[in-house]
Amino acid sequence: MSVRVRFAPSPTGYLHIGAARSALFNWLYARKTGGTFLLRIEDTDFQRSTDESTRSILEGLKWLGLDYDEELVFQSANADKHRAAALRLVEEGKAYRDFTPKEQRADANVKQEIAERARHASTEGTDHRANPYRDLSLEESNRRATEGEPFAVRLKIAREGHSSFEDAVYGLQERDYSEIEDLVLLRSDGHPLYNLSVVCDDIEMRITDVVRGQDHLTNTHKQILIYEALGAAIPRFAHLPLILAPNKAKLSKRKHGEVVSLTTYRDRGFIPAAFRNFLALLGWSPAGEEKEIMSLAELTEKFTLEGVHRSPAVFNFSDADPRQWTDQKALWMNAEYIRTLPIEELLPMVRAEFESAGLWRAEYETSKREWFAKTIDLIRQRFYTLKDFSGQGRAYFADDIEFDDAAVAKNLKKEPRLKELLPALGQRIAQVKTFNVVTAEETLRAFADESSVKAGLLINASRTALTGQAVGPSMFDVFDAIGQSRSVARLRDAARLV
RNA sequence: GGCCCGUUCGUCUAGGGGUUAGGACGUAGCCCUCUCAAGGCUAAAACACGAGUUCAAUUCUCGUACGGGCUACCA
Repeated sequence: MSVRVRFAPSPTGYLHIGAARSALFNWLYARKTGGTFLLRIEDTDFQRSTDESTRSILEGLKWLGLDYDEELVFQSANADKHRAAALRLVEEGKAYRDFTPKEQRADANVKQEIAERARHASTEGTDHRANPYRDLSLEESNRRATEGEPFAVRLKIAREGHSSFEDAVYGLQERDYSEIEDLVLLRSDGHPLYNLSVVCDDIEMRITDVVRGQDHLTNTHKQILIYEALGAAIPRFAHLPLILAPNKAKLSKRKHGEVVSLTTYRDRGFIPAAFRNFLALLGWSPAGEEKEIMSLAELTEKFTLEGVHRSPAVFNFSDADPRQWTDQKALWMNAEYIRTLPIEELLPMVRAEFESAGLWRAEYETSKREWFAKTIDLIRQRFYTLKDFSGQGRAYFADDIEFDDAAVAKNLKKEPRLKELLPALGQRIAQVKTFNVVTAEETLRAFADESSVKAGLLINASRTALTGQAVGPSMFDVFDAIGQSRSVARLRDAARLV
């Protein structure tokens, strides 16, 4: 039977990078095995689900290049089927109506409550099967339900035995039934609960392999019990190690902010292939492979569930240091992609960046196309994100240069003679007949000799005069890229900064 | 509290009964050089701890510690 996997996010916020990685691994596994990759939006929590989140998830997957097969499924559309399944289990005696009035529970301190309740239970000794309605006759149960008494539906867990499954990543997993309480399938308001919905939908979508975060590992036993009650085939499971924050806690929106959102990476100038590559290597590594830069095709070819790790991975970043706003390796990988991508693939991304920065000009695709490609190719060597093209790279495409104070101090203000030398150099350059990398160098060096100054002085001063910065490509390439007339104008203008 | 999972340089990781414990990011230094990168070379940097098995344990087993997850009429 061919592999069918799914990515099933809940649309309660942006796409979390951990979720994005789950999607990626599912996708890779599907493509690797020639299987099918499905997408299901788990929007059953109508309080928190938003259309905007759904849109953001779809955009995120598209950005990462993860296309899904078949129709998108919205879990909320199947609520009736989930309800019917639960009621069917009641009829079959595999589940029962619990008429205990619903407890009020404040979401904020659930974890604490659970711990307290558990502590209590362990001192008194609990019986998960002690529910008084567990053995109510079906007739009585039906009668009370017909009379309109509210009830939740609970799955009847056997008193003896244990469940087990072989996780493709974590190995054999066993859990005694005594540790599992009769879990609620349907709320008293008729709303189907997560574990039921997931199982029903996975059955209906004919999912063969459930690949998801490790946070679901222990709940899997409950889901298996639901599969069994429903008489459905149990899929294979593979749980993925969690991605942790530097403080070793689960990465979360509330605590760690935008660094966990996939859209942040898009908005801050990441190349999809680079971020995808980075994500793939977080919690997975290809067998006997030292190369880390891998295309989607290579990742697909190398991907195996056996290569998935069991220990969690720390996503390393620092709130204190803006240069480390995200993992340094991700940043390095993005830079690597920026300088090695075929220029034709990079250009559209730069264009998008320029359009949003207001730097785009139509002639970059027509009369100045060649110049544009050459200039981008020149400056990309030392850039980390696409943002750098409109930031540090601005001087090549606009005339309102921003001068870096440190650069001005270092390259212009230190030598008073530059006040005369710069315009004079400009004058000299203006006279060059054929201005290019070679003649720019000849002119500058000759002028330096005549003026009895080191070429380096003029080179560095020119760099700041022309680009506003202290760092950049070889200066003669810069002259060539910026062109004769603009170079002359900027050299003259820079005298005021000396 | 109970159950489950994990632990190799700061981080991502390779490896696996005998290795100088390998690579990548980051850090430092050198080379190159008109600056900064890139590139090349080099350096510092790790098997959580304790027992057991064994001629030999970082690797296998068991404990301990630490970290994480789950435990809800949330998803």
